Amino acid sequence: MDVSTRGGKRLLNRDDWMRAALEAVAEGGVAAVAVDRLAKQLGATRGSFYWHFRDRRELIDASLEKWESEHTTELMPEVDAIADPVERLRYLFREVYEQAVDPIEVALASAAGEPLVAPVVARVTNTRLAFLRRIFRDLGLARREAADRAWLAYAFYVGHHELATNDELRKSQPNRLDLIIDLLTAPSARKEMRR
Amino acid sequence: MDVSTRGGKRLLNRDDWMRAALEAVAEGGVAAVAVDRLAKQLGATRGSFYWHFRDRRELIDASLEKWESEHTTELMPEVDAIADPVERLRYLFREVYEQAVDPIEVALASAAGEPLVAPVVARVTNTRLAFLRRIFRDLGLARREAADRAWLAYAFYVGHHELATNDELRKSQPNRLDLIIDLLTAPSARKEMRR
DNA sequence: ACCTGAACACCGTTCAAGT
DNA sequence: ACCTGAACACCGTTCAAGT
Repeated sequence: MDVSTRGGKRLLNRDDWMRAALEAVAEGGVAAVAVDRLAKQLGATRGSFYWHFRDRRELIDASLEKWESEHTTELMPEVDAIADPVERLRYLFREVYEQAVDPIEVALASAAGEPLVAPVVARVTNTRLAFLRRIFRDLGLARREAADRAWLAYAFYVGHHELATNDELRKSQPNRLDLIIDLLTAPSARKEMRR
Repeated sequence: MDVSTRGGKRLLNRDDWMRAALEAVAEGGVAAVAVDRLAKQLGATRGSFYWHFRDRRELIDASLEKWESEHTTELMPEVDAIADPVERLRYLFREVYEQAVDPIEVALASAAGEPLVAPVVARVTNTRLAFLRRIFRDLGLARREAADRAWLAYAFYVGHHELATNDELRKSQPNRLDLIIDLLTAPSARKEMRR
């Protein structure tokens, strides 16, 4: 944390650039991370940027990793304390369904295919899938069925937010979570229908 | 279809530019539509482009509308012929689940929030939601429940493809559709569980 | 050790001038 | 009617030179 100065101005460090980059991601997605704009914003030249980072790619890489470590394992312990698996799922979904979602998260999800973003998304997703599998295992489902439902649940979560970024479509969005929780946690449905 | 020439070279029209633009979208998303690159590709100058289109925005707009009218109502009549609503849903999901998806579709879905893309996505999605609602209505569900399940089904579809663009994650993807169809078409689950 | 300033390539947009 | 070529602003990247 060396906060040196020169000629009155505070010298910049990697963290300053990364914070500015994450702000840009939140506002306009990864594409909005422009070295030139950040430099102007921070009162420096582009040349200065290249002292701290090899290139734009490294800035984005480092920024997303920073975000990941700060945001991915955040509410996990809290949720883990809920014993009933259905309630645990309900809590999790209410959390992400009703509240405003982290704009960085949305930006990353909708750029999951880009080579810069893919590894971050993969790591975060795997953590969450493991968490969901635990829930369905605790519900008494077989390993494979639990894995499949976890995928279904997470795919729904991702798609839901993808669709919700579109103002027009948000109107069609159901406002009760119960149905979703019910369906996801239903006993093996096909068998149910046969009785 | 005026195919004029001058000095040996065929003159370009709007359609030539739009085709090139859609190719670019398929390969690298909307961001890859660069007037400069397209011009080089087509053997023309950037200046020429601005004879046919007001700006880059209009090119993308027109291209996506062209794609929409060609791809959105394509297999609807064919699917509509299937009488059993569960089978209709199964057919629809198998179609999009197993086969390689149109890369333009994927590119658009993952840019659903961008102002240029949003209206197209909204129109296509609304058409498909209506179609899904029909299926659940035919299954005997009430209007509201049918609407909610349609949203669930479509959100899953979008999220599934979002996740599948990530090579790492595709491994966790379940390879049987049955579970998903079963859950989506299950009779009201909460009640089932209570008996 | 950290930054500036100039340079170059790429891209969006405009416009006078050419055919 | 359709296109070229030059111009300008924006952005990524490099590098010699400054403090």
